Amino acid sequence: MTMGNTKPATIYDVAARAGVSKSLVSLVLQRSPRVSEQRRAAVLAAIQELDYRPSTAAVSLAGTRSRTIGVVLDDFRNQWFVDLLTGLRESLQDQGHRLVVADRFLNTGLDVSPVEGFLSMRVEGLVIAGEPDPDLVVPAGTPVVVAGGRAALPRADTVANDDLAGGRMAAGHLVELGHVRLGFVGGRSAASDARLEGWRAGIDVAAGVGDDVTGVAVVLAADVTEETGVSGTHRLLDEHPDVTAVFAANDVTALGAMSAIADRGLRVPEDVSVIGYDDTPIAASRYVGLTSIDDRSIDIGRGAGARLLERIADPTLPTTEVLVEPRLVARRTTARR
Amino acid sequence: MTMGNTKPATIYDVAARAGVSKSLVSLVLQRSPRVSEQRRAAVLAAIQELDYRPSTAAVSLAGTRSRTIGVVLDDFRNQWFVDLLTGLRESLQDQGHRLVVADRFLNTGLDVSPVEGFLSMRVEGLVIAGEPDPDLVVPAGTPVVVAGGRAALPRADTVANDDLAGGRMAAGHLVELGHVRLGFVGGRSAASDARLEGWRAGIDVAAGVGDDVTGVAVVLAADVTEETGVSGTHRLLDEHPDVTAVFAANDVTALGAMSAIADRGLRVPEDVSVIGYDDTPIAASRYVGLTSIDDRSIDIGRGAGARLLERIADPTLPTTEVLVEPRLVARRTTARR
DNA sequence: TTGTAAGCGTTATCAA
DNA sequence: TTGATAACGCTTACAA
Repeated sequence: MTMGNTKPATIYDVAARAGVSKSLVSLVLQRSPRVSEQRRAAVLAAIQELDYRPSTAAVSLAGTRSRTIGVVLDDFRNQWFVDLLTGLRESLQDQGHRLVVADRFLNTGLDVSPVEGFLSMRVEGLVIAGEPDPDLVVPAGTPVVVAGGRAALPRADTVANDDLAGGRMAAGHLVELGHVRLGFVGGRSAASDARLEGWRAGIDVAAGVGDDVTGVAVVLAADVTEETGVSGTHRLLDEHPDVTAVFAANDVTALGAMSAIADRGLRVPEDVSVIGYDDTPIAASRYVGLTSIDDRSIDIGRGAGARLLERIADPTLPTTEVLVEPRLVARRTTARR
Repeated sequence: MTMGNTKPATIYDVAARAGVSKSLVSLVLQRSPRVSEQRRAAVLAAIQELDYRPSTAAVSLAGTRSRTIGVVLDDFRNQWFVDLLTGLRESLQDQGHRLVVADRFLNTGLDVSPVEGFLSMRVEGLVIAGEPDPDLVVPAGTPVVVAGGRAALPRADTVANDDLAGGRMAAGHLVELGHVRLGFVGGRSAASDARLEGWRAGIDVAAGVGDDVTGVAVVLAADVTEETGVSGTHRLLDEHPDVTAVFAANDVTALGAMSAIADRGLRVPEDVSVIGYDDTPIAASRYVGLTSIDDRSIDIGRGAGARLLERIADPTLPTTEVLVEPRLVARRTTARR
């Protein structure tokens, strides 16, 4: 079928082979209905025979739109982007847009930043996944939405998980299980702060209803990592040995918490319950079975994609901020006390 | 600095602003030394002032090469690609190539497969990460290398982990620790098979030296998942209660094995040692601390990138297959018996 | 060292 | 329903 040893076929080759003009081929490519069945068949056959593929470079240069959306991830190691992408695919790709994905470092050296690269590609819009870099600059006129991430970017819509609600849920779950002395372990991040705030609000609600619930928080001046969970939890339990439930700012921190609890000869959940945030695959694994707050990344992706489409259609829209309600996923690390 | 409310600036705009011809601007863009300092400065200033970015579409259409490499991942969920990308970046990106990443499903619907999309972009080469789809077709003339993955693709170089060596290492490690009754748990995959084969060879070596070592394998007709590890290990220990060390085909399967071992009231590593494969972040986490075989994805990436460059330079090169020697990473799940 | 002009492979605008 | 022909934004001989 294909020889492929030489230059790729062009629209001219196809036209010649099918015995029509290039414009006709272009019309067929664009699925125009104003083409006779006969010619269409001839063109399609020629395309097959020549193994022809339109050059995206030529298409986007000649056309009025690139039909391309750039997605900037903070780090490929943060698995939450996988679900986010699923949601983005649904809302964007299925509408005929091509998704191009890069993490913060992918093409540095060639481009200053992935955003620069996307702008060179003349993307129609940008999705910034996670917390946008503080010194990120996107030219006015480029539609942008921030997906997950609290910091506002000028002129950008935001679709994010409701960390406050998630924090409240975590507290509520533990209170329901009968815990009265709660602990929080987090670090230096906007998400951690918001989750802590929600958790405190949740405790206040319970206390208001008459439950004798109190909470103590350890917030380290460090990134929200597993190691933070380890040292934070040790400090928490050193200072407050009566704590029976720990809410960690995210799942890897929760893993650290479990590790610290094991260090101390305590068991999860018999002695101490642990709850994380993000509902990552690690949490869902049978071995770990971590109770977690699902931030519903798929829905964030869907929402972000939908919003981006709206903004592309009408760039004058006022910016909005939508919060997606998280969901508690109870597993084996939390138990009644 | 930037207004950005209208169309992006073109090379014409820059030329006009700097008072030179477009060719001169093009030369500056390409860092040609044959440009007077005066003009260069003027052009650079104009670029700044207009917030100009060359259109990649126009560049690759007009130029002779796209300077772009397509990377096809099997699945964004398999974290091993993160290290692979790091290696590819080093060898490719630093040589002035742009990396574009897609997983198997990223733009299906628009393109038939990510490979189709890459061919439309006129990439200069392709990296297929992981086991290539059996019905994957790449036109002759397109340089391809398979990175990680045993199945040979026609006309493609291969750079992969030496699974046989890794299997041998796993067996060797356990024998050294004094284990004599070894178990293997795997599933339906080429990697699993090769690792099993290496493990058997390792046992044979030990037995040859006079050690009284034997091994029993459970290979399920299922994917190599955590669940496979659970049921495989249960079966293994049901049938062979004297096994004191389990080698799992990969880390998530090892997680399943640990889960099953816990189900039975046994402890890791006191009662049963467990070793995985891939050295994923989960294995490296403090909480899990899984002994594993590091497949050295970074080096696979480096090698694959380097080889791709060679093949692009000289497409007539005979195809090669290079194996990267894995490395044992001992952690808490294996112990002397 | 700089400018002119001819492509690159499409889409888009008109005519026919 | 089809076909010329002019863009699109850049690179690249070729001249000057």
